[in-house]
Amino acid sequence: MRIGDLTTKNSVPCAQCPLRKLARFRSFTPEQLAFVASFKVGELTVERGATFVNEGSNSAHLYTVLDGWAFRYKTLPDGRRQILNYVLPGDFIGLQGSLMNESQHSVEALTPMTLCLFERERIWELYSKVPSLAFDITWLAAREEQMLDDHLLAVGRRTAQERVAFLFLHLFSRAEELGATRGNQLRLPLTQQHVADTLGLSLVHTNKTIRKLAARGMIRWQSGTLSLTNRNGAREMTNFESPPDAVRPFI
Amino acid sequence: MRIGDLTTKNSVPCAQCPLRKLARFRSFTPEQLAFVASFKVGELTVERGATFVNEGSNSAHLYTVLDGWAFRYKTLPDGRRQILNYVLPGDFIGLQGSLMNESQHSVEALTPMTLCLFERERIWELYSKVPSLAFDITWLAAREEQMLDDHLLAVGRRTAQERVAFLFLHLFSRAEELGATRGNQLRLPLTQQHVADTLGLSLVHTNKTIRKLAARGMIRWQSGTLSLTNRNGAREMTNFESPPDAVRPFI
DNA sequence: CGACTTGTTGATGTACATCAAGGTACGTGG
DNA sequence: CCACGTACCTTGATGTACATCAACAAGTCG
Repeated sequence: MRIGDLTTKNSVPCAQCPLRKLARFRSFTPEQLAFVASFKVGELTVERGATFVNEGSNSAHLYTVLDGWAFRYKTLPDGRRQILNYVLPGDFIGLQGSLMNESQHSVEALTPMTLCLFERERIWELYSKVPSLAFDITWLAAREEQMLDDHLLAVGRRTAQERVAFLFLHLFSRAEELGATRGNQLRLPLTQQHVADTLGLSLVHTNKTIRKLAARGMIRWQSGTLSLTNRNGAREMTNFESPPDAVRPFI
Repeated sequence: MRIGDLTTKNSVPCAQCPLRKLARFRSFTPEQLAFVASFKVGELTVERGATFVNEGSNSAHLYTVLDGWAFRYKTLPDGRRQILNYVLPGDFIGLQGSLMNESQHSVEALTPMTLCLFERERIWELYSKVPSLAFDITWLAAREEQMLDDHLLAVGRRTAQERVAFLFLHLFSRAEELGATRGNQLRLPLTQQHVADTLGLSLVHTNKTIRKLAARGMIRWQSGTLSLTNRNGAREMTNFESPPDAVRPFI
């Protein structure tokens, strides 16, 4: 359960970045590619369970997820934990820390991860030299804000069943964008405790809620695989809308 | 309860913007000032109670608040409402709508407001010509994200009393930055229904919770004025930290 | 003045948390 | 192979924080 060393060898060249090949991500101009390639310091591998960004720490780095899942969270002194959002391949980590000098949340890996590490000091250079990438960063920040808005609505005003259905639809549609689903199935590297801490519920009540959704034929979640057995039904009960499929930037 | 007409006369010239005079806001370079002044199309006045940004509408404009308070919110089809955040002078409105073409939330005025209106089409020009302003926009987006993180933690994991205390501390410290407080007092243009919809509570329970906090000597809230009669006590019970007083951009 | 909004309080109901116990699967070391 | 520990899931009993319902008081506005 640790954070690996910085790797520069074996590092994926940005020109061959596997994420770029996904339909959802827009392609780079030569100028953008050149900057990003020079911006990337190396790669970092993180073991499952490792917390690689710490609330209150100021040594904030700037990452992009090449592979693996993680979650952002905050805790209260007595241990209560709130998961804020999940971090999937193509997502940006550490913007807050880079702009405000100190991260107000932590990030923990749900699976083994590979991160692209960037020089935080050069972010200003990015803004002045490659405005199109600066624009992309803002786009990603606005998208994160939208997800938080939806999440807040769910936790504040939805019932337990609606919340769980909403979370599953949300994660499923994000994984789908990345080609990580098969039919109505998805490997979910979460425990019910994660779901509980995401939705503001207790562990036990989360369990009972999941069972109820399963009994209603909405979902099935066994041995790490989630099946949306009635995706439309779940959509209806939560008014879930997939995000508009705008072409999405990466970095 | 309506949205006023666009005004260009009587408009405050950006060089004399009253917000700039506040210690908290950084000052403009001549270049920044020139761009912002040309970026500003005019001013808009909005009456109290008017919803001037609509969830799902695509005619998203780009505003900055010159004066007045508002709140961002989302609703479910059956009427449940979640207030996402409050919008105070110096805040940016409509970034999501400008980048994503469609706003996923609504904004309603809590008081009469004056907004500076910008040309949304020229935001790209801003990014390419004045990167320092682009950086500021990202800063504001990251700050909004931080507030949402805190809010989510409160709604998901705090008790009712902690939530109310947290909200009051939050609003008080934001108003304080703007010089809108007097001692431990603040004019709050909210009803208890707003507090309830912010914190994921019912109206009645919100009322009882406020009474309990008042009975404990933490706060007083009478005829529109909030007094933090024991700010340190409230801080302790919520672990509230004022944001680091970084110099803050405006636009 | 009545109509309406906002705040307040008590009675009752329920969704959720907490507590307690046990079950299954999977690992480890002997 | 078994004994043991641990992580995760499941279920029932009980407790409580919160929602809902109802009624009324006080202030505001036409």
